[in-house]
Amino acid sequence: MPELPEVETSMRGLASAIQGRELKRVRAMRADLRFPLPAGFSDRLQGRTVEGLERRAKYILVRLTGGLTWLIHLGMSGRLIVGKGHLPSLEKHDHVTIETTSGYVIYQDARRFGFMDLFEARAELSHPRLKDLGLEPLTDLSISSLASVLKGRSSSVKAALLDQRLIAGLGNIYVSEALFRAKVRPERAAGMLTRSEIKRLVKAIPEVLAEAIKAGGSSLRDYRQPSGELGYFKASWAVYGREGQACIHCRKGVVARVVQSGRSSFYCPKCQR
DNA sequence: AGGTGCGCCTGGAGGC
DNA sequence: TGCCTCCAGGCGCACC
Repeated sequence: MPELPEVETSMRGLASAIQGRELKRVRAMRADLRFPLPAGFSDRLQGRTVEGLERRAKYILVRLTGGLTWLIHLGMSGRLIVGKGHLPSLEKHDHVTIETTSGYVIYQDARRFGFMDLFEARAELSHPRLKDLGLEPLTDLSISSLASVLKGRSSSVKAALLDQRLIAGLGNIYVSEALFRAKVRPERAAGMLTRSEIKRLVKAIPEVLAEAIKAGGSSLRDYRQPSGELGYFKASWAVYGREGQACIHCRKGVVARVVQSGRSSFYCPKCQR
């Protein structure tokens, strides 16, 4: 599911439920998600207080007392659900539950591509999931930083923007949307973009992400904000999922779909060159 | 260094 | 109603 805007929205919702609170009771309904949960998962979380929450790329980092960090990745269908009062009866794909003195959090994940880990502060820089992450799109993007990661790449700009080692947080939807705004075709070679195209991407990427965050993300199938509310940015998609429809910008082009490494890219052949 | 395809899972949509 | 195939927001890996 979730790309940067959905992860950011999920992180904020999670923060509203657990920031500054003690994790009174933690339960895992199964021993694994995509990967096994770390040894002693529930016991290590239980009794700790949440000092802060951060998002890095598509990861949520929950900072806990005692120097422990709880890392959450939502995979394709992972959802955080928060509520006040007592934990409700669980549904089929509810895998992890957290209770505080005032409410609860449920981690639900039908496809179970999500995963969680726990690590101590000294292990953060070498954490296998974090150490190779690239530019943070909302804070690290500049013409020079983007130009530098794209430089010399013969792969498509679509593949490059999806490559979390170069720029971390974009997924299939927002890459298509950002390329549309920047008027760049997804098949273009990443290293051959002009300076003005890079400049347009540097503007388009944070812009589309910020708008999506403001709308609470994009609900396609599984995604909801932790409050249960949908994410409304889907209504603002210009090209994603609109194959065959007239381009909303030029009104003449017909949105095309190409498959790159098995994944769909959508673009307007008239607007994007 | 690039690409492609597959597997990990489940469920929804659409065809018959 | 059911069965079948295809597709899906991610990501790691084997292989060319």
